[in-house]
Amino acid sequence: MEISSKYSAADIENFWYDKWLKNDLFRSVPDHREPYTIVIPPPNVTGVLHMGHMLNNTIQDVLIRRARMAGKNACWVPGTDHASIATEAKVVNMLKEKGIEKKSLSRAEFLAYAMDWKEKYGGIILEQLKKLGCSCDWHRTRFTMEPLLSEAVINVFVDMYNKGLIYRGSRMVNWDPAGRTALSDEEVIYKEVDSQLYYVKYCVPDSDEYIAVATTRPETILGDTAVCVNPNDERYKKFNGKNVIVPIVNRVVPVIFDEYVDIEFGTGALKVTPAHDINDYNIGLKHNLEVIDCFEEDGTMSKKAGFYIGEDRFKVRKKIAADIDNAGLLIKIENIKNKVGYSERTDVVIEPRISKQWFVEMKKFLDKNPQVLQSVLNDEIKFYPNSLKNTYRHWLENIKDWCISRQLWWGQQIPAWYDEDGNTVVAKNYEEALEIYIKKTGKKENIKLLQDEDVLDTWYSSWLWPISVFNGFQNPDNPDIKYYYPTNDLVTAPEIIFFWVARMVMAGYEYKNEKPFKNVYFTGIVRDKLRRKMSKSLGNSPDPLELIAKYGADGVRMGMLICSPAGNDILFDESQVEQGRNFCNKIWNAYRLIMSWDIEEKIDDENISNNHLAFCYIETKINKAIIETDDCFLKYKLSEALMIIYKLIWDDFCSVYLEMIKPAFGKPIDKTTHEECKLVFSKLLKLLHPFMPFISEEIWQKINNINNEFINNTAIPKISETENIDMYESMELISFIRNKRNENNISPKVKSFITINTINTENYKPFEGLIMKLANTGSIAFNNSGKGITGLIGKDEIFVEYEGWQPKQSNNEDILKEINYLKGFLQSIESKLNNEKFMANAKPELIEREKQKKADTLSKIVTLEKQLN
RNA sequence: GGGAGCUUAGCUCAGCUGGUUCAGAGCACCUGCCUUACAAGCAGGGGGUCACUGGUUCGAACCCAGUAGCUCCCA
Repeated sequence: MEISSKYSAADIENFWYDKWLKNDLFRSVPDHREPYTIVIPPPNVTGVLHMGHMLNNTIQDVLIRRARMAGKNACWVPGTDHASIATEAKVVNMLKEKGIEKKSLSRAEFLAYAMDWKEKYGGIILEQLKKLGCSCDWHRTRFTMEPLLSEAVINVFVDMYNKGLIYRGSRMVNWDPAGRTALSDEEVIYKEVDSQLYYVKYCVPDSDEYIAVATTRPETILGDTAVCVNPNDERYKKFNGKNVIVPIVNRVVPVIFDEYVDIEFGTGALKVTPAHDINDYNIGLKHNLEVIDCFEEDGTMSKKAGFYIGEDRFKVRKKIAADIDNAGLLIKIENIKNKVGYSERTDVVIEPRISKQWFVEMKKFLDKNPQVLQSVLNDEIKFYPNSLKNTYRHWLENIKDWCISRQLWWGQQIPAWYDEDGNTVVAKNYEEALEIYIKKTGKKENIKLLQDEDVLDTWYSSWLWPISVFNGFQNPDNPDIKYYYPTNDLVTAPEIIFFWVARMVMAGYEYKNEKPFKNVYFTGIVRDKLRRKMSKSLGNSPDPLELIAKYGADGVRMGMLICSPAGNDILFDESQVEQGRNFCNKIWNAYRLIMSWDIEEKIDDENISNNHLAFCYIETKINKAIIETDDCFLKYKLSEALMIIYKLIWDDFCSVYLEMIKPAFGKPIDKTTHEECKLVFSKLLKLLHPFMPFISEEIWQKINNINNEFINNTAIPKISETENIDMYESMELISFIRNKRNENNISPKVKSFITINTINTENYKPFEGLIMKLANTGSIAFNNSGKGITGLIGKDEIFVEYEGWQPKQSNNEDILKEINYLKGFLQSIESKLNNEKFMANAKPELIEREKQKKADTLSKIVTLEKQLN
């Protein structure tokens, strides 16, 4: 049967993934073996695969497959998180298209729609991971809002409340007017933008005096309840005890004095809006100022604002500026750059807002769990790259309380109940809440308890993930949690270090008294060639599934990994994926070659012994690669390991070994050699398998006629005891002969004739047959007067002649150049040896080495000078 | 404003405790080849003042200080 010269990935990849699933290859249940566990950082249930996922999950799959082949019981737990803000936004939009307003629905009705939506469209990403080849245990797929996991979240909340680690308080929060919810500090992205600084007059009543105040947010003027200046500021001393009039609203407010105000900044006078700025809020508390909240939840002006009611804050910004100008109170407008907070989810400008929210008291939590920091600092939890330890420590040492309530419906509803007087009960459910309430208050009748409307932050679910996916909360002694926890590796992006990594460590110590994972591998961020982060909004990201269709999952995996050391951003370019595809093709053609040979039991002895030598040669190379890749995996240098395997296959196996054993056209190959060759190829495929699972499976199966076995269940190759072969000089000789051919335009078909003058004939003699084959050489003579092109390999003198070819001129010029270089080199050695301090300080071995170098160099120069004619 | 880190070939990056495995890899590039496994290929080749300046040292890509540029994180 004719095999195509082009590898086509799609059919093969689909075929094998199906087969793997049918054979339940990725299933893991506890047994006697050492466990190796990864929990997936759950992607957003509404999400679709993007380049970052591809990188991240490829790495996880490499680690898992490799662990499986190392004989461990490898378990990769997949799943998704419920992404409250993102999902709720999608569902609200979907409803809008149907003409349904969220407000018109009850909570239960809305959740029914949302759950329905999730069933239909959610979790697409998990199917996409299959296309990538991910070997997750799909039986274990979890979802952060499924009943068991939700129960865990609620229990943890109640527990933390009872331990005094959670409180409810009025605080300035980051308000997302599009999502209509509070966000945690981590969900706010600060961007530098062009803004205007408005200089506005605040006049003293019945006087010509005024204070100039600069603001970037003039719409908040409506909520001003004071103007504040520094008591040491001479310019404003005269305003002591006076009032000023807030423009537009004409509210009379006091001038207050506080050292907080920076004399140098702006006009040195600050308008104070306690409802809409955290610093102003604090000043307000101190000076007992009124708080006027002039915005609605959606960022429009509220009734309390008194003006522009119902209009959007940014429209009002322009309007109010104009109105102030008309009133003669606008001094000037200045263009400035400042940093403005945006919602990570909805990308609208965050509005600081006072509201009642639930918080985790982080300092207290960390005092209780000092291991959260210690375990990372002392490498009990290892970070790759190590440098992120600093970031981690810095964040923990400056930690702020974690706002965990969200004004949404999609998520776990906060298990807190309030009576009409605002008394709070926290319990797992209404019945328990009622019981506690009765006990606490002694009330028996007319009890009205209403549950908190809000839900918990999604991260408040995911921080429990490494425990909750194994049902470690409901049943702390179940076999799964005991076996799989703590997990081995967490693979995630550096931007998730606080959301995930730190908080998972916290949950681990609080609830298991044990770290959640041993190693954290931080991937880089996938960027385009211009170093811009790949994103939907920029439209600079290729569609991952199209890439897979075009280049194969193996090609894509290889392309992503080949240039992504831990923590380094990867600058993605399609040419890398092309390299991956080309590599597949190379392997495919090696397979074609091997399968095209006719096999004969017995062939002449000379070939057999040369072929066996070639076998030892490639085995030596493989042994070396095994040692190196083992080391790479220990250090999580995955791209380096892949590069070693890439070169091993392409250069050592294809370019050298296969050329060594390749029979002449139309001639058969002997059976032993063919068997050795398949053995070698199988080893290479096993080494490659974690990186490129599909093609390695396909070819391994084909060349070995496998039935119902899978390469991922075989053992990763170990060092073999084959005789070590060092062909360094011989390979150099082959290069030399080929090189001179190229320089002189001599066809590879022209035979070469070699003379070697050396005291180490054993560097060449055993390999004569191989040299003759690879360099098309007719004969090799030793220690004789030679002719032709001359050169050196180490200290050995080489002469090459080509059949029927006369050198046009001697290569004196090259030789002189070489002599010159060696003389310079000699000088540098001698200057060391003549240096008293060097001789006194350098290690003896080093001095010995230098002396040897000197002797070698001298001998090379002598040889070369003899060659001159 | 506070903190962390980076700067080595055209690009992406390796380079351990300072000393021939010390200037390296892959890609890109150049030259010659459609040599019956592979042009998604073969055989060769040329590219770097290791950001800059100074210091320590017998010796610096590596250690120290300063300068410049870049990136990230936090406020």
